[in-house]
Amino acid sequence: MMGLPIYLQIVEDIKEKINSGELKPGDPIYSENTLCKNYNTSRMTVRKGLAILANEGYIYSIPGKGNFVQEPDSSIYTLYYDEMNNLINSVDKTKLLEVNIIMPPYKLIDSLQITKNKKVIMIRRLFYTDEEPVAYDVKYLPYYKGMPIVEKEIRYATFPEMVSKNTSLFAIRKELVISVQMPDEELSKYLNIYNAELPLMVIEQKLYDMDNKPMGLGITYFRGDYCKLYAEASFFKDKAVQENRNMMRQ
Amino acid sequence: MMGLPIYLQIVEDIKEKINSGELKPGDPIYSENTLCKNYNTSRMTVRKGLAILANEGYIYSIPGKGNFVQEPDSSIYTLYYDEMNNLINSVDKTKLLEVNIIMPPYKLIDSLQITKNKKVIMIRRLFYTDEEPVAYDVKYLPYYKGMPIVEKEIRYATFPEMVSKNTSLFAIRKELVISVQMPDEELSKYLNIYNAELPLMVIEQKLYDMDNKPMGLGITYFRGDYCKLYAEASFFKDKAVQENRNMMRQ
DNA sequence: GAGTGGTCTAGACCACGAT
DNA sequence: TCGTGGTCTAGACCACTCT
Repeated sequence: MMGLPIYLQIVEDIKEKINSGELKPGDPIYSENTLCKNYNTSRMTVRKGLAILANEGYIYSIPGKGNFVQEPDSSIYTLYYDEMNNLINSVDKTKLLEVNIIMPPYKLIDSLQITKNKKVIMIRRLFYTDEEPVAYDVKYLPYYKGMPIVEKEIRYATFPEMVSKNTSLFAIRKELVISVQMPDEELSKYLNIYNAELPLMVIEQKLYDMDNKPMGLGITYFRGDYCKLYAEASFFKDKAVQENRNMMRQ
Repeated sequence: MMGLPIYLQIVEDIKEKINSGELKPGDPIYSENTLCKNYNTSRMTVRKGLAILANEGYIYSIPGKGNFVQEPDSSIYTLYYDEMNNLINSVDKTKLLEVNIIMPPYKLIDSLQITKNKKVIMIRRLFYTDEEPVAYDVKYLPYYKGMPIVEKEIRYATFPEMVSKNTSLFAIRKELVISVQMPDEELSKYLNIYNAELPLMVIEQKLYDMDNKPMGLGITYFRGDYCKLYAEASFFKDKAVQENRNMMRQ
């Protein structure tokens, strides 16, 4: 464990104290000047370590007072979601049911924040795995010049990809709402559901631009037996140390 | 916009270039020395800005080569999940159905990585909202000394809280698997489901300690009409700038 | 006034990549 | 060899909190 840069030693030592419970949420950390003396190093180096701890959610600082152990937020997870791939399934084929420019129905005017005369692109697709339909997918995008209405551009595109023809992916905010419902007649038909006992995982996706104006609404209805989502949370990934180890291994 | 520290000006300027599409994934950033000259500042200040950009996923650096615009990972979201609260519902009462120390059934031996003689605490609860049952919840924890088997400690505790009696919350890794299913007879009874058309949102929660040893398995079966999950993703939260504005406002 | 964190400087040495 | 990023120093000034 020697050979670690000083700032990472500080990170590790303080993490160890927090993980072991020696330091509890709300407790003060040694002051920066004290840490300088303890590690016989300069303040910038100490601060680099503390910045990492703050960034990973371990500590926070109050100017004029000190650094303190953060209360961990146990309700935040990292969710991995890709329309075409989930824990138990990968879409290997899609079928374009419809691409149309429509006048927005009442519901859309509201959720896309547009006027009733603004044209909207509607895209309806079916996703397949091994020739089985696994999801039904509808997307609505306010129509702007240069929008993709070319079939081959749309066919295999995920929602962010469709929108990013015009906008940098960095400039998009995305929202997901995950719910459960039973298929109606139409969905049952599309998804080959003859058995009334098969529920759907419904994922609503909304994209916004940097000014928080809606750029698109998508709803994907997955057959329940083809959709499992995965999320995780952990404080002790030790990204910095991990990377350092990787670098030193080479 | 003046009054921003130099390192945040650098962050903002480069973000603007990336968000607008002027800089695309893979493109090199000005070298650190060039930025020093451009902003008439020292290298540590430039590097502080670049560190923020790297941390927020905008750029990455290759030692000896330079800093480059990162390809954004569009399949990562932040999910907010708390057993007792979701988008459309808050649990206001719980009922303890059973707390027992059991010998693990076959399935648990595997997923908790224990021997068949290791005792396991089983906790079964019902969650209520407005006197209506909204979720059925089972948890399994390998039994160690000091484990909570006192009713009042368990009653309103979320899963991480149960485990954190012994361990710092920081030292826990959590995994969620979200799926959909129909209720069986037992679940229908517990959740007052007389209508066969009501599916369940099933959330499996697994906790691990720092050595990746399982510390607990929990499964929560939500009535579909009482559970919606929310997740979001955005690059341009501008946490640092936001905080700076807040500080300057005061 | 003493201590704290926030910002910043003007250097330094290193390992690495390109040439 | 020269430019790059990674680490680090020994100071500085500021605004803030505490007493």
